[in-house]
Amino acid sequence: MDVKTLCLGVLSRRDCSGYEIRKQFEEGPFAHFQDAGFGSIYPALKKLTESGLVNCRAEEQDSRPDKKVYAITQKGRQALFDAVNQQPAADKLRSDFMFMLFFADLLAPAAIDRMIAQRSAHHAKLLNRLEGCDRVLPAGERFVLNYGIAIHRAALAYFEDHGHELVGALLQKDVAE
Amino acid sequence: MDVKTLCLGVLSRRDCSGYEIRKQFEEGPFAHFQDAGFGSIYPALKKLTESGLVNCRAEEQDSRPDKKVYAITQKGRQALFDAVNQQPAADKLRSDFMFMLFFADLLAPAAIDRMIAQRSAHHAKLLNRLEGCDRVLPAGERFVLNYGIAIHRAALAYFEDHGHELVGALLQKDVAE
DNA sequence: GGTTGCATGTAAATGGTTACATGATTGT
DNA sequence: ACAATCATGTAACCATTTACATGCAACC
Repeated sequence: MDVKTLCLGVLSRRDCSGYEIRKQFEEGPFAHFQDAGFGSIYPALKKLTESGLVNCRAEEQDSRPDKKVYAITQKGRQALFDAVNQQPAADKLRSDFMFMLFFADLLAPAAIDRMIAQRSAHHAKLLNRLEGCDRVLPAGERFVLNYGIAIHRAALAYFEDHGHELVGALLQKDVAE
Repeated sequence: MDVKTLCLGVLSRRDCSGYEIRKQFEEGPFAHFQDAGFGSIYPALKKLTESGLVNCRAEEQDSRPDKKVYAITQKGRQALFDAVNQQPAADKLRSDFMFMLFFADLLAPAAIDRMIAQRSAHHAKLLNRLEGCDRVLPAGERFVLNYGIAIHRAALAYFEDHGHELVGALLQKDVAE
């Protein structure tokens, strides 16, 4: 599933500019399971326009440069339909954070403490955002939203319940040496 | 954190061939938060050897081609130490599965049912693998292992508790039309 | 006879990130 | 003043994936 398809998904819900699409991956309804930056979104929109899956209109704005607003076409909807009816590829997760904690022996206990506190704060922030969403949503969107809430809650709970154990174990090890 | 660093991490625990490294990302202790395939591991090992971060020895085997076993050097350990003491980059997650469910309106209820059952089975399998691990591990490894267990348990519970709701909502919608 | 596991590697293609380039407005 | 937000885009670079190339052993 490439950025082109992701853009089609975003545009199937409402017309957007490239900038607005990116915001939806950064902090909007797609943020907790997908990601895309400007450098991939703008070229994707260009290609989608060329192949007729989206249309583009320029919207004037007061004291701002024009906005290019993209709208999905019927052909684009068909392409999205085809894409979501494929067999999904396996999830791809890369967590440097977990990799580092895996080698906690190489880290200072104070550094680990800080990392875990930051992580907890991060999960709390995302949770807050997700929990603040309007719950009157199409069934699929609601399901995915609540999944995000469940996962972030579990992660937060894990750090709160077990974070100190890790730091404690390493402090003990240091004393023993 | 690139594949070179990941390989250093794997080799810091024990000497391995490229093939064995890959297995550890596929189903070993790194599988639930990192990934790497042959196409990135072999070139990474080549570069690591060239820069003196790992050594390579050929091991003969009965009725099999030689194995190239890599061992981390002191310089390599230092490089790993430096890497894990950086500020971690944000997690990267791409879930086509969640993207598809987000657009559940475009899917047949039976297809969703199948997808969720497959997912649940997948989580159950990973959970089983994680729970079967030896718990007598260095503190960091144990922490990351138990985190994986907590997350997969939460995901599995979510699908078991709410999977039918999604399918139910879509069936109702179909009746209404 | 086909599939899976063991075992290594390269080359081409894909895809995405990062850095650059530009510039007005709003808030601190 | 400075940072952040809005707004678009390109080009160079980087990393990874996929396909290819090879081959034996074990199992069903």
